[in-house]
Amino acid sequence: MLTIDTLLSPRCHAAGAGMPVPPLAAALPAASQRIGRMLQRLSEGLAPKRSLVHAGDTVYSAGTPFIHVYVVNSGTFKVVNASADGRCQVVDLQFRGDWLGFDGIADGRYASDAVATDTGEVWALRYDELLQACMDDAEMLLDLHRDMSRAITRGRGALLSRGTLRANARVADFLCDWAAALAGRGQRTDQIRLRMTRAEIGNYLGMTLESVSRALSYLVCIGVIRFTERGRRDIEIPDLQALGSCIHAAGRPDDPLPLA
Amino acid sequence: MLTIDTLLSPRCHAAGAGMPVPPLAAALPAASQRIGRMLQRLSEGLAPKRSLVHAGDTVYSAGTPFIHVYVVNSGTFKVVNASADGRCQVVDLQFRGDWLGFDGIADGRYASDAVATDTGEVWALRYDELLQACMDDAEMLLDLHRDMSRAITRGRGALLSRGTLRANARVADFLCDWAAALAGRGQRTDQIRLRMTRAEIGNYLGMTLESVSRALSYLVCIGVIRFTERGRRDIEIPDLQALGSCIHAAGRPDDPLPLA
DNA sequence: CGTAAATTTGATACGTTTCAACCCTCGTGG
DNA sequence: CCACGAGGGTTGAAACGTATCAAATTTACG
Repeated sequence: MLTIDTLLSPRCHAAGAGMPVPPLAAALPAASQRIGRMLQRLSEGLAPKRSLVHAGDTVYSAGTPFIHVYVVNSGTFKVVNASADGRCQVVDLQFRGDWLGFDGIADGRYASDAVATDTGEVWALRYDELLQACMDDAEMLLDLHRDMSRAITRGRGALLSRGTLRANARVADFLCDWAAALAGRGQRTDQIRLRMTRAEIGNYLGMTLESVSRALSYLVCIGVIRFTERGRRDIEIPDLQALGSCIHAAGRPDDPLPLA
Repeated sequence: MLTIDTLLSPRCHAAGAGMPVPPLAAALPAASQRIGRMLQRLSEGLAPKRSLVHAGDTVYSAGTPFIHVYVVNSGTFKVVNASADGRCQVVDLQFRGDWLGFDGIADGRYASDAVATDTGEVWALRYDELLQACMDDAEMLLDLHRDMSRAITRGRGALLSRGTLRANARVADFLCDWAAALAGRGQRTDQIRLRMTRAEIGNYLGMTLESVSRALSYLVCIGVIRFTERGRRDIEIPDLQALGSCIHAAGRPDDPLPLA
């Protein structure tokens, strides 16, 4: 029988260290395979209720009793937090394989709204059933915890960005994050379609929609991104590394490429 | 035997709804009791390794292999994230009953540094042993998940603050959060001692130390906080609600008490 | 095709950072 | 005992970055 120990120790934690990856698997990154396996296992073991959603549809609302957690099968979703005095803020973006609703575990009610920004599909799982499955299957519990851990870490990454980067660099960082999310799901990263308005992006990044627009124009100007001919919602990233390094550049005012 | 279902449904999720609380219990808030019980259960069931730490001591460092999670028994700790290009940012503050190290679960290495800002005590628990205990004790698993959920929610609360509040209001919000943390641990909230420098606070709040200083001076000026005669690190909050409502005030420029 | 929404761009106002000076406290060593 | 220096804190003035306000333009959609 599988034990916690055997599951914890010999897993692929040192990504890229040992054994060479066969060429076909290299095309689909490890993260993408992990997501696929997880979705398959959930689908088989727990019979999630699948829901199709369209842009603007709400998956759950703050204050609603917490029963389900959700897994994104396709589409993109925004998580919105609101304060008592009416301020509201996009605090996370979720893609295929990400979970929605963890914030409800703490006190039995969701603490945020989850809204589709696109057509997609979410799978609803009863949290009690998920827990029961985890009690029977240690590997599922480990995976769940890894995903909760990732949720924590991602939030902190966002805080790092908001706290240390200027507007232009935040937008560049946002695009890099988005591209990394796509890369982790086996999709091309040289061309991304933003399905959010400038206002939504700005809210997520803690700045105004005008500043987002100006930052994008600036990034086009210095050549690290391009708009496609299909409109200003489609962005080409000819060199992801160049885009990434211009985030860095903003940190130090005396750098060759002033980003602000 | 206890099942997931019986544990999930009848718990005190609707805080303050039903049954009146006996006067003695009211002195120690529910959250404080929860923390005490949790620490006791961990102490009895898992024999954590206890460590005394002093201000500046590191609990774990980013990149170190993930073996332990830690629970704060006393003191306060800061969690620091650093980016590849050298930016670094305090992304969380932890008090008694909070966990440290969840960020290591995802890929087997810690993603942040945890540093004591004060003398205190942390308990180290092997994550594999904790998991094993959770497999045997569903209630422990539920508690663990609730705390991970809280970690996610708290990070998002911080994002909301950083994204929607001006400097003065962020500092006010920070003080309210700190007071709330104390309240949840049964301590008085009308007098709090900041054990962090202005620079640390500023880093945590995404602003400069001078702005923190100015904001505190402003809050003193409008009367919602006072400095004690023992120094500028001790802050009195005569009316926590007044402090809280001046956060709100900053959101709308046309409000009676302009906070910026 | 027409209207509403979204986006871009400019000019100005505002808030925060930056740079600088000064103060205070505390621990050390002459 | 006091001089001294280091670290932390406060405050001011100027520079900087972003928000705000206001067009003009483009896009989306019934």
